[in-house]
Amino acid sequence: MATERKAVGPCAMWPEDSAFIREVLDRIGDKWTVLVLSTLGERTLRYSDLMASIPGVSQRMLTVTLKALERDGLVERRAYAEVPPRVEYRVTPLGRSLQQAVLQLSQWAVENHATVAANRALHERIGVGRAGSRAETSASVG
Amino acid sequence: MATERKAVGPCAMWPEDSAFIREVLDRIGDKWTVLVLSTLGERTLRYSDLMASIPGVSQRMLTVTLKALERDGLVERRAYAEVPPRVEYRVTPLGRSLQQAVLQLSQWAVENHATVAANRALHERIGVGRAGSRAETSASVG
DNA sequence: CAGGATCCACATAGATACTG
DNA sequence: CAGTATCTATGTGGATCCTG
Repeated sequence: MATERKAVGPCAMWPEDSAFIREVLDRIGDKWTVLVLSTLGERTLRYSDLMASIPGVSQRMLTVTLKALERDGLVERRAYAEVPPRVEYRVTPLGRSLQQAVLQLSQWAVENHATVAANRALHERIGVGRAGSRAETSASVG
Repeated sequence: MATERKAVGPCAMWPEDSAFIREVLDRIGDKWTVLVLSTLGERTLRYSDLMASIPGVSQRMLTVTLKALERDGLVERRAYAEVPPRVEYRVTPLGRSLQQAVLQLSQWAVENHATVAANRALHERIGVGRAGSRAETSASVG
């Protein structure tokens, strides 16, 4: 391992934790989980509040997302036996730690989305495969 | 952060950057992007190396993922006009910054996957809806 | 008010076969 | 070797209707 970096092992960043990160991405990679988490923030909101605060979400998707979050202990659901019913949701400490982790990604997004967009535009203009003399490489900004 | 805030606005963590984070999650939330990124690490690998290093990936999925990564300037593709053909891939500086951001999530995954699994098991054992006296709340470890 | 149930549409992924 | 093309399967999300 000392000389050159070949070896073609499974990973360079993590040894075998790839499965864990896949699980997390499967959980938060869906359309609404992060949005619900961020909308909740540190507040306590009702189901109808979330519906109103998250544009485009359907009842089904909000319910599904909340149940998944609750199941994993990321969000706490508190139902009051009143009439009309009242159900409040808030992010648990565990969920808040996830919010923090996601925040890194969010910061990357804010900082680099313009660059990504520029690269995408470049590739559309150039076309993906222009041959050069011997080795062909696509241009990119960044 | 000083007093209290309700207001039920769009977000508590980010004001209107939710769209950016959604875009990033759409990009890396798929099945192979992060795996390719992590497999590449800081190395330069050929297509066949990646195929061999990423268990379960199909040619199509690897190609699709690599083209998307290249398009966004996260991975650089270098093709040599030789016979037999040789194509090498490496993560760009921009891509490496994304790797760093993803690493936060990876660390969260490693640290908390057991807790999440425990919560999940709890909910299966308890069942999701046991009513208490007045307010019903699900148990969770965290 | 806060969901549960059902049906449907679409995007994504996988298998397979073929090619420059 | 390094892809492309095509087809199919499955999961994910959305709309709608119904209920405690």
